[in-house]
Amino acid sequence: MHDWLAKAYGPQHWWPAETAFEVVVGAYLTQNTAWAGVERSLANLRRAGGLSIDGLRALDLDKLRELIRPSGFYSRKAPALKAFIAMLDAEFQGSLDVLAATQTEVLRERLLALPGVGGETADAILLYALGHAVPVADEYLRRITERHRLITPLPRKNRKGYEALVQLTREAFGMDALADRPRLFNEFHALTVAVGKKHCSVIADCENCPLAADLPIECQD
DNA sequence: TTCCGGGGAA
DNA sequence: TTCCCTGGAA
Repeated sequence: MHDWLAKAYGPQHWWPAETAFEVVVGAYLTQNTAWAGVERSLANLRRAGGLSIDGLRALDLDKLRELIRPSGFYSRKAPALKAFIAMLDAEFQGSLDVLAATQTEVLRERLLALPGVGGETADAILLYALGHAVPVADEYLRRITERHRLITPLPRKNRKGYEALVQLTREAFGMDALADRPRLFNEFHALTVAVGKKHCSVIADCENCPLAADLPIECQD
């Protein structure tokens, strides 16, 4: 699937951001939110100097909430971002480099313990902001793999279902050979989002989908 | 299961 | 107007 998608869509250049911290902020803001809204919020933050660790720390909660309003769920995302900074200050010397030096599994559990961070956000931060080689799963991947009969239908929203998708991705790519290559997981998730937006939304649109050849026979007409 | 939510698209 | 978006938590 990765190869078909790569051939159809080309390099995705993820994650679009100037700094690692901007990736972290974007990962929070994009939760169940269209990227266009995230870009508005990021522009607001940039203008207010809030796209650096020191800058975001200096913003009071009400101001932060107002700045990220365009990307929705601001009453939850604003305190969640503050909690990330608080963790960084208290446990990692306020440094993303120190955070990134933490062992992957330990780091993942620490991120998951944060308010407003579930599996997808934790893995997006690990992969795209901190450079750890972990797969990122999401609702698109769940739909794609379910519709292509690569998984049995999973409970939609719980950790078990998410972990099953991550595990499926790991096995598909071959964990050992790729342990030192975040690049493939990076590209695959980006491609998943691309094909998901075009063809595998709530309503499946399989015509001209790069993955159409892999559809189960009963779905082809 | 339901809520959080603005904003773009249908 | 309604639907949906690179989810998470009560």
